[in-house]
Amino acid sequence: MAQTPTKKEQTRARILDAASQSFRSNGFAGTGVDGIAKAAGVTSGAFYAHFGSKDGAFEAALAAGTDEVIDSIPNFQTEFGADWVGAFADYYLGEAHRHDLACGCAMTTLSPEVVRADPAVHIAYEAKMNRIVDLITDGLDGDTDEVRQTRAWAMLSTLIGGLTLSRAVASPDIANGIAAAARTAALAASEA
Amino acid sequence: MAQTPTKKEQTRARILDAASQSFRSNGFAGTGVDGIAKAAGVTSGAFYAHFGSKDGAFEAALAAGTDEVIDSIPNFQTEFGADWVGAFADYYLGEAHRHDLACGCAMTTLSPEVVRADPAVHIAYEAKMNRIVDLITDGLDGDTDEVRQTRAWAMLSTLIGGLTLSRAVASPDIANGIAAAARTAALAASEA
DNA sequence: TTCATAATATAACGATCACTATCTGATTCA
DNA sequence: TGAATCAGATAGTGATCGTTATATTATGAA
Repeated sequence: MAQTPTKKEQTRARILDAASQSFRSNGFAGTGVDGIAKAAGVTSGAFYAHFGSKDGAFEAALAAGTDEVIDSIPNFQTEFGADWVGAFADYYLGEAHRHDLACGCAMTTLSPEVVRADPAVHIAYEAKMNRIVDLITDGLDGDTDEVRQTRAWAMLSTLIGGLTLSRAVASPDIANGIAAAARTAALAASEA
Repeated sequence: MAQTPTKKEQTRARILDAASQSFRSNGFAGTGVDGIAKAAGVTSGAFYAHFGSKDGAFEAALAAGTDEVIDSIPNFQTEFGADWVGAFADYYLGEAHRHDLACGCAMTTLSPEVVRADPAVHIAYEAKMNRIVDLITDGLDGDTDEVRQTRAWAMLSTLIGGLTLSRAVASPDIANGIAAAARTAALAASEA
């Protein structure tokens, strides 16, 4: 099963993709349903048939975005071994990721939106973030699981904050400086 | 001069206050001009007489919000001396600040909005952030100014990311854990 | 008191918002 | 072939959006 996706599944995927990109780029309130539909090549009727509401699409986009992270972390860990945190930080704070808001990491772009969202969204977000932290924890050193989890949260905080700051400033030089500073600090946080 | 503020100045201050709170709580796109005016006890006519546009009010709110940080950092440094970073992190990641979005630090709430804003806003934001980093730099150890600035950016990244994450999760326990992890990492980043 | 001006209110503009009721066209199965 | 089902389109709802032109009120000088 789940071989070739049906036409309906393809349409849903296109809408979800467009929604994800717009929510990340423009935020929840800055995103319109018609805009999502148009970007997906459908009308709002199809949007509502698939997601029911704008909130519903946001929750789906949030789940999909965090799942991308969940999928990617083991890849970094297997590909780069003990140096995976450095490789991850390089990607996370790299120019390509900094300049690509629409397809960038959902943790950075959507977390501020989650802050404003319904309690149900907070709960769904927390579940995904716990999963992400557990995966990171598996790849860190540290005597106890608690210590490793603390390091994982610290590392994520630094990456997300650094990415946000570097995206907000105007000059590339300063953005590079912030990225480099956050990279070093994220690595240090992951090791102590 | 600048003794008792005139009525006009008081009105402007009330509108700016309402705008600042709404932009931080609801984001730029989630904020309406009429809502700002109503919260300030005026109508949209007064709003446009004072700020010209919604963008204009955002820029003013951003400037005012970052100025709050600029004013507060020297206070922390003189009041707490060598331990000022710890005190600042305590405040920044403390429960009170985490729960107060409307009056919380503009760096955390408005930076994601700046990312989406016009180039002019990026430039104004960068100028303010440079000032903030310079003030922090003055209160840090480190052989060269460049090292201290790097530490300042790293510390800010960790505080902002940690505050965002702790606000986005659902359970107070996890939020506390994130705050504690970010506090430790921010302190470490400020010292190395 | 009168007049000019500044500060704010009022009312409206077109555009867009999230959303829904209804319809069309294609597919599926009997 | 015919009926049923379903994906998606169409067209519209009232509400709210940012903004502006105009009207009204308050203020201060002469």
